[in-house]
Amino acid sequence: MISRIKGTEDTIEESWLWEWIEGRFKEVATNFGFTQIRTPTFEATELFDRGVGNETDIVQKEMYTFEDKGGRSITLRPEGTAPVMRAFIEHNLSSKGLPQKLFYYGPMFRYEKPQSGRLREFHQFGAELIGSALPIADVFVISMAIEMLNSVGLTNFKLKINSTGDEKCRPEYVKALRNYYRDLLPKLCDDCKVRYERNVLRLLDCKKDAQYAKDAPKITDYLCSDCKAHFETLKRYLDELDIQYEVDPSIVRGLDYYTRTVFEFKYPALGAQDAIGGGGRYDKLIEELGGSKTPSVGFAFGIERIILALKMENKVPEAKGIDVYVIAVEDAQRVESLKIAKALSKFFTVDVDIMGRNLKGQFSQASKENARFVIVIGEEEIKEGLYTIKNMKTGEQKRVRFSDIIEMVKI
RNA sequence: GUGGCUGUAGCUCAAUUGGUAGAGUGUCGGACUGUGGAUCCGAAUGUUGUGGGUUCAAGCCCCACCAGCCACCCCA
Repeated sequence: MISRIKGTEDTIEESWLWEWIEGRFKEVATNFGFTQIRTPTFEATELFDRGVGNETDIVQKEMYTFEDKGGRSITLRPEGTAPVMRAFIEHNLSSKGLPQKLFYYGPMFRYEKPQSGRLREFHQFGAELIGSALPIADVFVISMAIEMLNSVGLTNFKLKINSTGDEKCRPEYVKALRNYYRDLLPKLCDDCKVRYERNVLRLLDCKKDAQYAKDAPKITDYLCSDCKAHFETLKRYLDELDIQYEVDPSIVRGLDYYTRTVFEFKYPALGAQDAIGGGGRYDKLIEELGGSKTPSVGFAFGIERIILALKMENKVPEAKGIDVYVIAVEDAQRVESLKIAKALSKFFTVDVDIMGRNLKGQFSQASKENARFVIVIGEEEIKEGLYTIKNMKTGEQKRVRFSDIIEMVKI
């Protein structure tokens, strides 16, 4: 037997749930004026090297990279923002006016050790608001994200925010952090010794050395006046919109392109993989990829984790059954039942037996498919030109004309 | 990538100190030749994750691999 690749999933009985979530998210995004962008699932490796950042874990150890037959280095996209910005630049979308509001949906790939809520192929729904440097843009995007979560019934999530500064103040902060950790270096875990060299910010969210992070210098004390003003305004707007949040200095996010605002939606009940979504501002990404300076902000949700959270909250809606099941009493009425089913399929979801089951078997099947109504077609029905319709919930049943069937099922 | 736990029917799980697999549920059929979800009866289904090894004998012990889960790492 050939089985699926480690860290991937087949979605069979739950396809409807996926479609439902995608539908709700698309609806909210569309109502907020976003339109969909579809980019390839693979890109030139260089895009992520430069976009996501060479020193990040994603680029260092998680990318699905291979050489194609033309000798090009290809990478299965590990995230959605860099590809969207590539497309934004490539199609000169800024010429169409700013802001550009784009959402995307699709599979992402990261070579990691799988766990529940962490797959090698997973799905993200993301949105990018391109062109505004104002804190109001951050709040716009955050409130849309919250609307999305609410639209599928999720409420027990926490919004955590932080500011990572910009190219002016972050180096100052990094310097201060280095100073602080220099003397502690021998006491730190091996990973942190590497982080000290590569990316000091990451020291802050190490779980083993959390004791030292407590007294470490805080980024918020080192923000330059512009970044500080941005952060303060953001918080004030959130307050005014009654959006609950928590400032969490340990949120630095694993992608290099973030500047100023970063945020995460946490769902603590999920355990170690508790981020159901995250995002932030990336004011320098577009110019780093060769475009002109265009400040932007965006976020992405992980669909698998949203589904886990929904299940945990018991918020998964009931799967809908079919509207009508058409039953033939005897073989002689099978063609007629198919004709009726075909006619009804123009209006409703409908099924008919093709397994040669007897009457009872067909009724069982109708129950199993959660049919709201059953149409019974036997010798008598054909003789009278009236069809028996049974409401499967109430058990009520009567003989009606075809046009009445449509009226009854419609309700 | 590191460490720990696990792997038996479609699903959830049994199987004394090693003695070549069983229940519930689901599926199918019948009780019930024009009526489902209830009840009763019956039937089918496994190379015990894969491959080696130890043993007279392995679901059980040992090794390797594969997969899942948990933690780390990191994130969605």
